[in-house]
Order: sequence, then structure tokens, then C-alpha cells
Amino acid sequence: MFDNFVDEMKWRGFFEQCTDEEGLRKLLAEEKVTGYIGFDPTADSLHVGSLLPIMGLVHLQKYGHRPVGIVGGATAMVGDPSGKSELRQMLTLEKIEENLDGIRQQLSHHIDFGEDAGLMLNNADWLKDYGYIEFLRDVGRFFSVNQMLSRDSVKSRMVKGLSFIEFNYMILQAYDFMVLNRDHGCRLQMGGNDQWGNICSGIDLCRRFNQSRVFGLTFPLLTTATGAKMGKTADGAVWLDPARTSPYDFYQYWVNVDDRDVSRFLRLYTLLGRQEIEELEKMQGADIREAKKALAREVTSQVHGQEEADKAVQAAAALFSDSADTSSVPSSQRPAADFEGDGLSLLEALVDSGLMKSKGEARRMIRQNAVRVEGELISEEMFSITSDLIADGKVALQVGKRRHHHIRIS
RNA sequence: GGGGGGGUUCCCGAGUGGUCAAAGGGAACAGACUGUAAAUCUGUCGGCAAUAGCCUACGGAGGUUCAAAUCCUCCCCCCCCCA
Repeated sequence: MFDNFVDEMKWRGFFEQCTDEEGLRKLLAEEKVTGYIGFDPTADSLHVGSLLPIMGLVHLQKYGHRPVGIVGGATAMVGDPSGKSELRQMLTLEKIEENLDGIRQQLSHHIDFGEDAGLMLNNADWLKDYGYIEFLRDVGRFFSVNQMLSRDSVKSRMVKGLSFIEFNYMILQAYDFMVLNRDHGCRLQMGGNDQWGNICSGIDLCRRFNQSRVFGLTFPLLTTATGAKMGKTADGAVWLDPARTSPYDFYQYWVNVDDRDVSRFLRLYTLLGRQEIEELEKMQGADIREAKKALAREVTSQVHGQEEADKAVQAAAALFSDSADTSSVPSSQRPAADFEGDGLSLLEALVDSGLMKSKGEARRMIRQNAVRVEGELISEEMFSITSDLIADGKVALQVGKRRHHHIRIS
């Protein structure tokens, strides 16, 4: 398959820009390289957007190098202007601490942080108590405002406005790189292409501070074939935390990707080998669904584990194929008594199953012929689910083609 | 500090006293068509209520008015120019 990191990254489509490809190749061939990526603790979970950098670290580790995940406990208090159009909300210290824990845990699903294998660090450790004056004297003197102003990340914000605190972000990130280089021998920083400017600043700082030659590699900023941001659905982001996005929904997200995205995503988000992926890429027409299933199964398994992935596959088979095993379909419990007499209002059932956000929405959906109970199209808004509809100890609700929920009778 | 321009529903953006739950676009959801895909066409798109209607919403707090997103006062935030 591949015998080095760079070739594989290129083939997989991770390679957007590199500060010195030849130099990096040489370095990676000669020694165990420590490379890092920063993650912002803006929430207590990462989402699909962060999966790309995570995979970057995974591949790095696969080739025997040492990945470092940095959570930006300190920088989160500042807010990165790169690629954002507006001032980011600032977070409280406690919130950031909370978020850090969540992210740390998630990263450890993918990366081995044991012994000398990998590292997980919080930049608050070296930034939080740094005094303003000292920092200016030690670090600030290496930065040229002229150069900072010429960075795209700053330029693009000149119209909307950029606060001074955000303007400092690149200095802090550069400083992170310098510290990692000095204290942990880190020679490589990776990140989304919007980080290019920040990474370059860090490289400069490492040279000036540590007389050390370091490298930067950026990944493409992904959008889906329809131009949407990666990992967005009706309900917002697709999270890695199963409490926020269930493994079932997570699996569904990948099964439903656009045909045109399948190949790219297989390469970027799965660890499947080249041969296997190239086989899947040959699929045409409706068969592409098989490739999507492979994609969904792989990614779900990486993020939520084999067992959850199997359940998601099983649920999908029950709902969309012929399998009779419905045990893994998303469901909730209801006592049998709810269905006696007049039965349970369908509107209510739709709302508290989570299929609909409000009764008004539920009404509209019924009017639009989108709702089915046990496979039967319902056109009566005031429909009640009565006990005679219970089959196999459950009632199957369906909205549209792909949203399903079973009410189990307890 | 002075002058000017702004803050509208998920996003962009119209709206300057009633006809505004608010044009238009995007996103999203649903229907038809399909392959749990795309494209296309159609519909929906604040909450509660069977209808009537009621409530919440146009940066915040007050006020004028029968009636305010629209007028007045104070406050907060953003952008631009000058100092």
C-alpha cells in the first residue's frame, strides 16, 4: 500500500498545502516525528468537522510517529478569527474545563496516548499564567504587525471588524507551536487550510526562538458536493458524542451522503485500505449505496465502536431492507394503558418521540401526507393510536421516507 | 471625544405607524420522481388551539398612540470617517 505518511495523505486527499514537502518527507523518513493539531474546546464534544484532523493524527501515529492533540484551553478564551465572519462568543473558564474533558475523552478513542505513543496537552498550562508584560517582551517582539495584517485570516475580517483579542490569536497559536517544539520536540503542525497563516507564524517563531526548523501541513476545507458545510443536518451539527447524536443518526448521516462525496469520504474518513476503497469506488448507480454503507459502517465503528455500528446497521436493515429484527431501531417506551380507550394522540406521540419539534409541525406533516403509523398513511390530524394497532409489542411511526421511531409497549 | 451608518424570524436581507408572524433569497423539512443519492417540479417553514382566535418575536429598558419592527427617551453592541 503506502510506505510513508506523505504519500498516503496525498492519496487520501488530506494534502492541501505543505510548507516544505521534500523537507518533511526527509524528516519523516529519518526519525520519529512529533506532530500536533489543535482542537478548540468550544463545546464538550467534537463534531464531524473535527474528524478530519483527528484522522490526520491517526495516520501519523500509524506510521510510527507521535501525534499530539492540543486542546486550546487558553486560546478558546480568545477566539480564532480564521475563517469566521463574526466575533466568537467567549467562554467561561469552567465551561472550557468541562469541554476539555469531553474532547480529551473523544480523542482518546482514536489515538493511543499511552507511554511515548502520543500526547494530549492543554495550552492553558503554559499560557494561562503568563504575564502580559513578559509575554510582550518575550514573544511579541518577534511579530511584525505589517505581516500580521497581511494574513488572509486578518484581511478577511477587516470589513466586519476584528477585536484586538482575536487579532492576538495567531501569536498565541504560534507560541504553542514554539513551546511544543522546545519542550516536546514537535516538528510538525497540521490543521485545516484556514490555519495556514497561523501555522506559518508558528514556524517563524520556532526558527527565531529555538533556531529549529519545523513544518506545516494543511488539510482541505471540506464542503459537501452540494456546497454545504460538512457535518450539518436539520438539527445542527453531527456530533461525535452519542448523547448528542445517536450512533443510529450518525450512521444515517453517512449513509445519506451525496453520491459524489462517497469516494472522497471513504479516503478521508475511513481506515480502509487502498485496494478496498478502490473497489468501492468502482460502484455505479444504485450500487453506490453499498459503498455508502461501507463508509457509514466504518466511520460509525471508528467513532462509536463495533457494537454500536452493528446495531445501526441492523436498524437500517430493519427499516430499509427486509430484515425483521427491529430491536435496534430508535425507540421509546410507553405503558399499554396509554393506548386503551381513546388511545394516544398521534400528535403527542410524534412530538415526544422526538420525530417532530412541535404539534404544529406534526400537524403540517400529517397534512402533507408524510406520516405513517405501522406503514399506513395517516391523513387525519386528530388520529389516535389505539391498542389494536400494536404489533409485536410496538407501534412503528414514520415521518417521510427516512425518519423512523418505534414506541415499545411496556 | 465628534460626525455618519447599522443591530429584523436558522442565515442573508426587505420593511419606516395599522393590510406584519413580517417581502425576497438561501438552508431545512415534506410530496411527486428515485436508489435511504442528485437534479427537477410542488408544498411547508414561531408556539398553542379543530376553526375563530390567543400568545411570543424585529438589540435592551421605558414612553407616545385606539394601534409600533416602524415615532420619542435612555442604555448596550457593531461598522465607517475625523480627533
